[in-house]
Amino acid sequence: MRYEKGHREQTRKRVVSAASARFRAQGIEATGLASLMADAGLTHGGFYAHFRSKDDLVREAIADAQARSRETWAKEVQAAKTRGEDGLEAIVRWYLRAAHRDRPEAGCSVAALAPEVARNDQPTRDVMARAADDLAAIIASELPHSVPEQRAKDVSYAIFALLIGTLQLARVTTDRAQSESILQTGQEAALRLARQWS
Amino acid sequence: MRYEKGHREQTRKRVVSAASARFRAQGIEATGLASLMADAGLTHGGFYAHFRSKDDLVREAIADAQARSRETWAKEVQAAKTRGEDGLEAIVRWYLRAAHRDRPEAGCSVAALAPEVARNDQPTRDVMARAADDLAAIIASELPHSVPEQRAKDVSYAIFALLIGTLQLARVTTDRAQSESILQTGQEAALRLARQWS
DNA sequence: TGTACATCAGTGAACGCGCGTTCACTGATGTAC
DNA sequence: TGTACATCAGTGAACGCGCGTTCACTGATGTAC
Repeated sequence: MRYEKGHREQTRKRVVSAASARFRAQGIEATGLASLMADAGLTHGGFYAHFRSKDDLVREAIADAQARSRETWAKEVQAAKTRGEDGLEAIVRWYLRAAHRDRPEAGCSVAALAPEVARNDQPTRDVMARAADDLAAIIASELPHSVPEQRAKDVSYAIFALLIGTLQLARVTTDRAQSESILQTGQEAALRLARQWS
Repeated sequence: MRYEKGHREQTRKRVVSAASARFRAQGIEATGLASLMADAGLTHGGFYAHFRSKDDLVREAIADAQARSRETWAKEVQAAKTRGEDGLEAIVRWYLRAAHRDRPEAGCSVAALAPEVARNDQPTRDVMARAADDLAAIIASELPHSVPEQRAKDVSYAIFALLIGTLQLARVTTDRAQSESILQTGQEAALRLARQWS
């Protein structure tokens, strides 16, 4: 082979990773394939050797961002429990912190892209719906065991909705102090919702 | 004059109105000026007789959608109180209903455009931040008077964040039953948040 | 061991298209004389 | 009352540009003989 084994797969991963960052940072529509491929150190022509269309990449990129989010959430929960702290509180504080607000390219793709993806076709929406379901499931698993399963699922969706809405409002506001305050109150509200509903 | 008095202003309003609907339905970046002007019954060339740039129109369109939202919210509160019902509950149920989920073009511009606007320049973000502040103020005014002013403002932002997050998740999900359930639980959560925090 | 050929990830020119923006022009009507 | 001119909202061709997608080609290396 002209390239070492696994080279192709490695390149593909690089493109997906670059795409998932750029989509979250600038939006899907606003990100051109040429600049995306340049991010991965390639020229735009090679794109179709890896993906069938931009839409195909969009789905992969959202799924990829989601996989990383899930890992991070799990790690945060794990770390909190090791310290003898509450898993849900760790998620909420981690999610609604200034660094997450300021670096959308490395953050939650649901918060960054939900309205744009909602306008997309069913397969793409399904990928994001699964991502949301996934993260909600982690929240649900951190609610007290006394909460019935279906109820926990519903509640976890409400908490997740609060998280993404809060992050978005914090990102829109140009007033720094107000933005901090939004994050702060969002954390409180999410935890209250979890505790009260349990 | 070649056109009756007020004709120009009327045309301008028609364009702003068409823009605010299209932006909410398809996103700002995805909406071209030519198709926008066609919506208003004009050709694209005339655009710059009314606006300095697309960005200029974007700000006007968001502000326009906001003004309508505020009116609608106020009307819903008014109607509820006439019926002897709770103003906040009326807002929450009105906001998180299926018709709002299904008609983004006539709905809340914050829920439809927050992430995209967050990537925009400061003046545009400020217009939307003011819109959010406006709607949060209506929520705050419907919280019990026992809540201190600053606290009411913070809480109202959390409730508004829950509303936009819930609407977005309900719009992403392709599973109809799940979408209804998300709206339902979102209503409950918003009301619990308001009651508990008061 | 040396040569001819096959492989295929990546290149870069080209496609038709729609974008935001500019601008010389139109044409209906009001005003001046 | 009739004619010449001014006004200006709206027209439509044109601009340079970047978009997603296609495709003939390159060139480094593995395989066959």
